[in-house]
Parts: sequence; C-alpha cells; structure tokens
Amino acid sequence: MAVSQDKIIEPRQVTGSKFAMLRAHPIFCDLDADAFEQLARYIKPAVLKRGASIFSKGDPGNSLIAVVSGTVKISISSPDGRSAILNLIGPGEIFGEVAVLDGQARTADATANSNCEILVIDRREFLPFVRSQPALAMKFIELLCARLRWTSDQVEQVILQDLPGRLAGALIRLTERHKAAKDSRTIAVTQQEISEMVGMSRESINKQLRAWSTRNWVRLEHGAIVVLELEPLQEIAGTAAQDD
Amino acid sequence: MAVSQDKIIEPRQVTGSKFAMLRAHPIFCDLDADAFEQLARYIKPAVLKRGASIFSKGDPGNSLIAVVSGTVKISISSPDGRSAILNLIGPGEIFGEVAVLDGQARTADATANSNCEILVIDRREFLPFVRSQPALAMKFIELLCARLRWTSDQVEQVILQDLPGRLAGALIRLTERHKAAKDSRTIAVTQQEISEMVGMSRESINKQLRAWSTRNWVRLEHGAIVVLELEPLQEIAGTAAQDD
DNA sequence: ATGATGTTGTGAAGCAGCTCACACGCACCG
DNA sequence: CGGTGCGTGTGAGCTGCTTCACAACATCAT
Repeated sequence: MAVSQDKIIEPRQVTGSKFAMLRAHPIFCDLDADAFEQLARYIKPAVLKRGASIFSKGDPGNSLIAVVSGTVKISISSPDGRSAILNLIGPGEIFGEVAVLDGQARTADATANSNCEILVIDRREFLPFVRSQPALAMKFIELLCARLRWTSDQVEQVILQDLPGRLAGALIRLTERHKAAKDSRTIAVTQQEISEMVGMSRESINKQLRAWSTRNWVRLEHGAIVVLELEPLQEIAGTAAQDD
Repeated sequence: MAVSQDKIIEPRQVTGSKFAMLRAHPIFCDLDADAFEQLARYIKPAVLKRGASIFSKGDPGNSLIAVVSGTVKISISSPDGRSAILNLIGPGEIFGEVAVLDGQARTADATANSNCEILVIDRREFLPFVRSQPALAMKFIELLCARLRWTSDQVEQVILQDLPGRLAGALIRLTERHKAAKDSRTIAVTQQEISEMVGMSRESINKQLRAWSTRNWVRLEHGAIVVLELEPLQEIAGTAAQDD
C-alpha cells in the first residue's frame, strides 16, 4: 500500500469536518445517522503529496477512496512509456469502487495529481456493510451505471472522432463535470493532461486549441483552459470533422 | 419499440425450455423457485430477423433483454456513416441493463446480428423486483463491474495500442468470451465486424490478419477466424508494437 | 537574482493507417 | 444454372497525426 502509515492523521480530530464531505455525497446522503456512525469507524484519513501513488494496476482492490481536497488521476500506462488518463477525480467524489465491489485486481493506476487529502475505507469492513444496506447497493448500481456511460462515451469518441471532435468532446465533458463549482467554464488542466485524456499528442492538441482561441471559442491560460463558446464545440463534437 | 407485436410467441408453450437459459444465468441462478416464478410472469419472448433493430441510442430504456439464440450487436454510429461495435452478445447472455437500472436513455444501438430469439423483461415490473431481492442487486453490481472492466480495457487498447496490438487484443478477448463453447478457438465474425470493433479500416485489418496467417498464428475462413497460436498474440497485445 | 523544472508555442519531416479502386471467390436463390 | 450480394484480398496514393527539435515563458525554491 502506497499510503504510508506516518501520513495517517488521528481520526478523532477530523470526524466532524472532513467526514461531512462523505455525508453529503449522493451515495451516502440517505444513510441514517447510526449506520453512518458505524461506517465512520472504518474510515482512515490520509494526506498525500503530488505524484504519490495511491494504487497501481494489478493491485488487489482493498479500499474505496474518497477525495476531500485536491484531485486524483486515474490512468493506465503502456510498457513503452505512453500513458492515458481515464478520469480525474475531484473533491467530493469517490473512486476505486469497481475493485472493491467485485474483489478483483485494480484496472488502472491512481495517483495524486496535486497534494491531496483522502479518506480510505477498507474493503473487509465495507463489503458486509453494503450487503446490510440494500439502499446503499442501489446507490452503487447508479454510480456504476454513470461510470459505464462515461467510459462508453470515451470509447465512442476515441473510435469515431478525429482530433477536433475528440478534443471538443473532452472539453465539454470536463465543463459539465464540475458545473457544480463556481467558475464552471474554467478547467484547471494542463495541455499535457488533456492530450493524455484524448489520446493524441500534446503538440497536436496545442495547435487545435490555438486555432480555437483565435476564434475566441476558448482562452488559454497557464495550466488552464477557459471555455468561452460552448455551442460551436458541441457542434464539432456531435457531427464529425469540419475542423479548423 | 422495434419488437413488433406479431413476433411475440405465446409464453406458456416455452416456459420450461426457453426460460431455462435465464435460470442458468449467473444473475438469476441463485434465485429461489417462487421468486423466479414471479419474475417469469414479466418475460415476453420474441423472435427477430437478422438486421432488426432492438433499440437505438437515445431511446428510453424500458427493458432488459436476454439472448436465447443468435447474437446481438451493440454499436454506435456517427452521423457520417462510420460505426463502432462495442460488444457482441451471444446466447445465454443479457444486455441493456444500464438503461434499465438507472432509468436514463440507451447509450448505444442494439441490432440482431443474426436471426435471434430473445427474452424481453419490462423495466416497470423488473425494478421493484430487484429492490425486493438484495442478493439480485449484488449480482447486478458484479455484472456492471465486469462491463466496466471490459470497456476500460477497450479504452486502454484504443488509446495506447497500434493496429497489431489492438487486433491481437480483440482476438484474445473474443476467444476468452466464448471459451465455454466447444470449439473455442474459432471466432465467427467477419473481418468487417472486427474492423468496427477495433476501430480501424477493414483493409488494414485484412492485411494484418493475412500477415499472421502466413505465420500460422491464425487461419482465415469465410466469415470466421481461427486462432491457432495464442501466445504470440498475447505477446503483441501486452507489449506494444513490434509488429509485422 | 538564479537556476531548475514544468508548461506552452511552432515548424519540418516522416509514416501509419485511410481512401479509393479494383478482382476474386463463395453462397444463396430464382 | 447464371445472376446478385457479400465477404475477402491487394496495391497506389493521400493525409492527419506523430516525432523531433527547438524557443519562450511562468513558477518556485534556494
């Protein structure tokens, strides 16, 4: 386990504040008070530095993880060094549920993409808990369905669309993801990260973004992209290739 | 609904024989007898001709479907005519569970890839049934996890691998899928179909397959591919690109 | 300041895979 | 039997994207 022991904070001091995030999460919000109390006993907070590995592809799936602050990168990498980002998990979201629920190995790597606070819920205590709470199982079904829709979308885009289409699609999905946040149109990702999400070279991505920025569809900042005009992007993502 | 009324067979005559398939399915096999009896009342059998549409992307997800005989193609298509096959569903398997479970629109098209017999389970009766059977919910969680692993694999392959890698991966996954069947190494798909699964042109696929067939790794038949040597393909699928 | 490190921007050259344009064989059917 | 499809096989050219090789700039620790 990459979450080393010395990083674990004493649970009691954060029970009220940090667990509030889990309490508010769609998965757990309908739980009654004492069930949640029981759950809280299995939760271990941890703090991670940027770049720290949380788990790797092939590891046994021993824990479900919730992000309190920072973002976590879910990715896979090929032996020849290329890597692909499957998802970015932000504050208030959870990940790692697949391996926990089916007991198989992890399908991807999880890495702290910035300094992070996370909550770790151990599988051994958690699985029986889910079984004892049928409503919770239904919530997980919904979560898994949402994930499946997300990855199906990705397959669709990657197979059917060319560069402009994929990039537009990625930008749209990213703006929708945290439309909860205040400034929803600013996406805090580097062009390198986007290129890995989309599966094309950083240079190509840059050129396309630059072309769009001259049309004022997007504005490029350092480490971020601001979407100014959503409609033309949706146009490009929906219908294939008219480009440039 | 594309399943037209005149194709529906009188339920009683098939109760014993055809429903046996569902009874044997991992999802339903642990159900006790009278629960299954109750479920059986919601099942409508249907027969489809090759090419018939079962549902289309965007439709409301009103039913869960099981394949009794034949194969069903799950695919998506872009406005410009290209299309991608996400999955092929064979006898004894079920599909369409995502839209049924989360109540959203269908994410892909389903088409009869050969003449088919199917069983249609209506959402309205089925959802409460799942809620009343916590064990069944856990089974669906496992199914969804398996699907998620399948599509994640697809994303991984499509983004990270070149043509030989993707093709090898597709062949391996197809042989594993129906290793239950007798002659597991013979895959009954056309090269056109494989090209749509893999997201590359039919011609490119043909050339690669032909190269492998001269090495006796595969044998090409009319409308089918026989995998002779699995190991070199696994080699290519695992490590990227040495090719040819 | 002064590097060190990471992000962005850009052009030239190369190539993997696509498109197009065929020919051939197999299978089904009137 | 001789069509009429549909699946397969193959080459020539085109192109979108990658790779490579940089330069400029932001950010941060020292």
